[in-house]
Amino acid sequence: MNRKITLKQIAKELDVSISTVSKALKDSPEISDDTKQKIQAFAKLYNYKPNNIALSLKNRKTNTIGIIIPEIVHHFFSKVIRGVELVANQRGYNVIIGLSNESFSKEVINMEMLANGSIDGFIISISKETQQLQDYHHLTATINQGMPIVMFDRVVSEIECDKVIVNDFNGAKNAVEKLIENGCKSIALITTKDYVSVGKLRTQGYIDALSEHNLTLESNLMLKMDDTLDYEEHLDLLESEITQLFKSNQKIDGVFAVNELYALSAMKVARKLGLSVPEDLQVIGFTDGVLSKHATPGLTTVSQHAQQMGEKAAHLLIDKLESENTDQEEEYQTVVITTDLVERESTK
Amino acid sequence: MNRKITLKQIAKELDVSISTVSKALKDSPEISDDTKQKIQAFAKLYNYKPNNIALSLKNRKTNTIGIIIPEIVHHFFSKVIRGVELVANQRGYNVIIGLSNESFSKEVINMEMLANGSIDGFIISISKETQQLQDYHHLTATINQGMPIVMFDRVVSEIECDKVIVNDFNGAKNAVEKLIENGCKSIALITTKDYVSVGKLRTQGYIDALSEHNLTLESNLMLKMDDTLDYEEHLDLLESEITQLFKSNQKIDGVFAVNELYALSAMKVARKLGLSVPEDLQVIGFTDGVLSKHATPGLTTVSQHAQQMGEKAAHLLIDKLESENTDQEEEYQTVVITTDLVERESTK
DNA sequence: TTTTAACACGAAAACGTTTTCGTGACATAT
DNA sequence: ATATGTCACGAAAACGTTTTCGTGTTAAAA
Repeated sequence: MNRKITLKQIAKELDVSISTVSKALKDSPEISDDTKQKIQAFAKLYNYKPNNIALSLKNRKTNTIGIIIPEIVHHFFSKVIRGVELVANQRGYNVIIGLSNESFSKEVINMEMLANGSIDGFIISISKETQQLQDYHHLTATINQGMPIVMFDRVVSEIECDKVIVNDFNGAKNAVEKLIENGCKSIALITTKDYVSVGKLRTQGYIDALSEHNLTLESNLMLKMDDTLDYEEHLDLLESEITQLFKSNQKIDGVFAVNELYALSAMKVARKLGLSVPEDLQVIGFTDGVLSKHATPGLTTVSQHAQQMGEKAAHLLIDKLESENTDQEEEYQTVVITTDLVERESTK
Repeated sequence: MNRKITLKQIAKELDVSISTVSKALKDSPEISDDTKQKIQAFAKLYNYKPNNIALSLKNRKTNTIGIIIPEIVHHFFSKVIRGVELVANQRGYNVIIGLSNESFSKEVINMEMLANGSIDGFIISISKETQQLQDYHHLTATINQGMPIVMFDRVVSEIECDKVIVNDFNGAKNAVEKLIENGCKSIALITTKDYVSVGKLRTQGYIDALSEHNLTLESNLMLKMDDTLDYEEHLDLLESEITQLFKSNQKIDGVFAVNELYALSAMKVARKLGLSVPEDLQVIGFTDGVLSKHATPGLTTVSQHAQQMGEKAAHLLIDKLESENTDQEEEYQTVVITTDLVERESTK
């Protein structure tokens, strides 16, 4: 077992000082060519690599960014991570993940665990519970310590930091308008309770689209699900509620759902009730998921470009980290990623 | 901006030595109660938390584990990560991720980047390219440095380390036997080329099941896809090959696919060809994914218990890390996670 | 021959901890 | 009055780097 070699060991072995070794390995002009050659050869032979931890301590910079997300088994979030990791790697950073599991306390603990020197900055999408409690002290505390944060997707306007969001409002509005163009007269909405920021915005997009096209807004066409539970867990409840919705509003000919699973459930229920998609009922979802692509019929969705969000968030964070020396007036930007409507078979 | 406070600053502020502060915060009996109270109060006020990097350097232990996977936008791998993160957090560890993106060189670079002190040990599932090249020097080098590795899913027998695998052979065999029990007489296999270890094992399970039940093995019923490309990318090719398979073997009444997408494609093609599932054709896939659950009809699959694999891998690694002091003879174990057949609507 | 400058290297501090060991002050025992 | 012991704390080393500054040696310039 050849444990990693250190400068000190090389120095001892070659009978020079640690400083000399360090300089030689950096090709410093201070060191004679002879000595450099000798040291570099030795270092190569023993596969010397500087210890990251020591470097981090010395430089007060870990070159690691932390990403805190509510859930990883989720197409959207894993795509964001992929984007973050991609950019981080390109720019010489590592990525450390923390899962809040939609819990406020786990989010706080995770952040505190990482904020003590392990990372240089955060990329975070806050948990539903945090959104509900509206307690953001962990975020402000972190920012106050001089550690930059980039929020994405689920952001909160009170917090001053860089943000990457999707144009939820417009994406939803466009989707609903598409349904209207396609001839839908009675469009249902399946959404979450209002405390989920993105759900709220998408709902607003639905409302605006209807009103702009002079369609009356009927509250019994709007199904607001309690999103505290995990999707999968309340699938049965979801389906029965949708069944109820369809049965009591037979004229429904279009559905806009704020996420993939809601849309899929709508299609499933429709099939059960003998409605064919898209002939009798057109459905549009909101997501970046695989389910939409492989569903039958393929689900038309508003694509969020999750990976792009991750990439952008990583760039913003690293830019901030690397400009930090220049103590200019802090300026935060909010980048809006535009959505696309991916048309598949669930719309005409 | 209140930058994090250090022991040194507290010491200076309270006019005591650094050692005294450190001891006081650890409630050492060496320090008088008066002094302790004073220091602890001050530390609490300024929210002192020890710097992780400094601790890591001092203890030569980072309490961080690295996980290297080929891809994160993948239900199986993200579930594994969830399992790893869960256990790691419980046991006081952080998780840092590296994506190889199925590339050998990215896998090597990622590992080298982390092996220089950033982490205490690895959990890894190697890339397809690594499997093809059969070049494992980065793994052996890491192990030689005294850094423990736990391999999961895609393991290689030549490397001596702890492993967590799924019983691919048995899982596949059981699946095929299920098809046989259900009356299938002509069962097709959709698999990958043999260098993918798990694909090979699952193929073997298929072969064994057939032979044990006296069904003749027909090579033209076995479709071996080139798995170098990303699934999504060669979807068209996949579908045309499957179409070919079905057209030239009209007697096929069962399909066993070694992953989710292959199985779904089989169902899709079947539908196009006017075959109804499960009446004319029964299909079983292999995976832990969401697609199977939400497909129509629901896909019967061999479940891999990905999260459990992640949990087990994390436990194995941390156990090894925390017993490392006792320099007993190295003993490695291979944990086999048993698969379950999840029956849905694609089988009778 | 003396001064100056270039050269090649080493000592030491610093990053933030923990921990071992040493020591001065005081109280108790002889 | 001296020896012994306890108490409460500080100095310093160590983890592995980088970097500034100092210094001894040699060669060139005066």
